[in-house]
Amino acid sequence: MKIATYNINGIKARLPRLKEWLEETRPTVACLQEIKSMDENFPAGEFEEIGYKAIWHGQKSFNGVAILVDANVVPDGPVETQRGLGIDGPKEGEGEQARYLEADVNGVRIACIYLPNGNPHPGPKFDYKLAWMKRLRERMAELWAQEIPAVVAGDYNVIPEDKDVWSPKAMASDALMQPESRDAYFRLLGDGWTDAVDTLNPRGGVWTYWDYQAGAWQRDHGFRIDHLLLSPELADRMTAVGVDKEYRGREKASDHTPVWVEIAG
DNA sequence: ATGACTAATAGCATTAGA
Repeated sequence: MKIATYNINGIKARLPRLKEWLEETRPTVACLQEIKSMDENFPAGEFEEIGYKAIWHGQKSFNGVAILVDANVVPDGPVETQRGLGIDGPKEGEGEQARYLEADVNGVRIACIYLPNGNPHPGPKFDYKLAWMKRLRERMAELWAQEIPAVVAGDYNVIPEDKDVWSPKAMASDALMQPESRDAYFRLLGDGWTDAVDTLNPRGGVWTYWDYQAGAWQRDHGFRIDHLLLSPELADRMTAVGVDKEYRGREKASDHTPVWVEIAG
């Protein structure tokens, strides 16, 4: 099975591009972030037409995650196991943001995450990012304890190492590569989770995001922040990874591009 | 250089993204 993650930056604005990608590459599972849509506006029918069943967790204007499953391969679609991590947003009284959705798909636990960006650093948004990462680690420990095949896929908003960014100097003050952000990410790897893309591309130089500004795409000024972390039960079955880079260059593209891992069996 | 783009919501700009 092929498991993909894609920060689409607005499901309404991206719908034609998104359907095009699904039909052309047919991922078994697609974890989407930044759908930026309320639940009642999620275009489930558009995906059913091309053979995908979906669950989604949206909110007004920002954030929002969804899991799509190829119904030709898995007729039941995604079976939801959890939504949210029980952590409130950084503003007083705003409640929880839509950043976490989890489901079972064909015997594999899929967690779709949209980790807080954390800019500006320092500040309450950065504190929120670190608190969210701490809570994520707790949830991943629960998944680990179940000893099930699991993948935690999404926009982590963390540049793990200097080899994962076009210019460490240009990004030095950004929340995405602060030592605290990186430490929190490497604690997950230290717990035993496998960074799929890094494992098969250890020399780095792989980007999943290019800013809209300053000709970043044309200059290949990108970085790697979209990750798939695999439990040992899945890491052993990993046969390939990829970045669908070409989609970043299309008309009305997201600023992220899809990333995927192929699992045997 | 704190800007350059893009999306969403409500403006006739602002917030957020990364």
